Amino acid sequence: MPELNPSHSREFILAEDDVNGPLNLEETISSAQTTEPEWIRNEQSYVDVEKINDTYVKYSVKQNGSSDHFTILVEYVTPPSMSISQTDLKQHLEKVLGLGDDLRVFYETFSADKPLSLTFGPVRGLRLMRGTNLYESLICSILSQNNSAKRWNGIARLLMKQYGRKIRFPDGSSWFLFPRPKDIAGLTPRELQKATSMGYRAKSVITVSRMIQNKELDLESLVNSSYENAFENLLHLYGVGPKVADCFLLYGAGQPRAAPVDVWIHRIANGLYFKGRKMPRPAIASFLRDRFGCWAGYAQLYLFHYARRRKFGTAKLPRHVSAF
DNA sequence: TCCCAGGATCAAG
DNA sequence: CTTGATCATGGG
Repeated sequence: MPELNPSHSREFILAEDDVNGPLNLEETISSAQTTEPEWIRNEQSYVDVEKINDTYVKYSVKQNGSSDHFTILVEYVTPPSMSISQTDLKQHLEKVLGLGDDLRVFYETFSADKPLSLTFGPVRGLRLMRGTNLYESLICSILSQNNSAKRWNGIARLLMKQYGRKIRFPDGSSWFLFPRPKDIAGLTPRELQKATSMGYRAKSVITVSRMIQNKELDLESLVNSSYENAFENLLHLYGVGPKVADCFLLYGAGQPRAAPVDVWIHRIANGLYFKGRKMPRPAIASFLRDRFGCWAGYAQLYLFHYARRRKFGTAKLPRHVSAF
């Protein structure tokens, strides 16, 4: 990714020292959250392109300093015929990076909650990211099933390159947008598999795309109902089970009570809260919702990220993980 | 070669 | 209502 050319770009300071508590941009961006493809790393900053108010914006976000004393610097460009106000871009970034979530309250509320509070130090400043495109969030969640974060990200990038619209920016760079439902709806599973190597997930991706294209499925209205209702309706979609539904509801739809239970959370929660007994995944999910309420998504993120971080550190922890 | 990756589906018991 | 095989695919 080329640097943003200063002659075409603008910049501003997004935040300093406090955004409802600390912020660790690097942990946040590179924590494999299933909202959308991970931002592109460029030196010390992270680059992404989004459609905001019908304007394509390429932005680069950089954190100087520590999680508690910092400056967040934003540099951005739009195509020549477009423009966006700093206020709108700031609002967008605050949502996407979860800067509205008051981490001080989260840490304070569960400061005495033993296993969870152990993660507060190591992962301090980690925030829950939110997607801004429901279709993109749902597809990415589907791609993540039985897949590594690195690999589903690669598949998503291929999907963008093959079927997304190409946008050019005045700094000389270009970017492929995430495809729309109608860009995918006409493909056969075999075509999609060959182009992206997404494997058996192609059938699900195409099915969902066609349902949206045919107006059999309206994600906006689905999301605008209760958590329970939305969850139930999502399970009817082919290739969407409990974990994918919760990922979509948490990261895509911003339902903070959703707590996706993947293999990691399953193992961790069984070890931490059920003395090694293997509880079924739905039981873990409702346990997390009951225990952590509107912070369930955050609790899940912190437990997940802390345990994962340990795995990729010194010791490999196969099978029965004892990360705590 | 087998196992795993931020799982879901289907058939059998 | 539970359990186990199967599903594509790339990396360790």
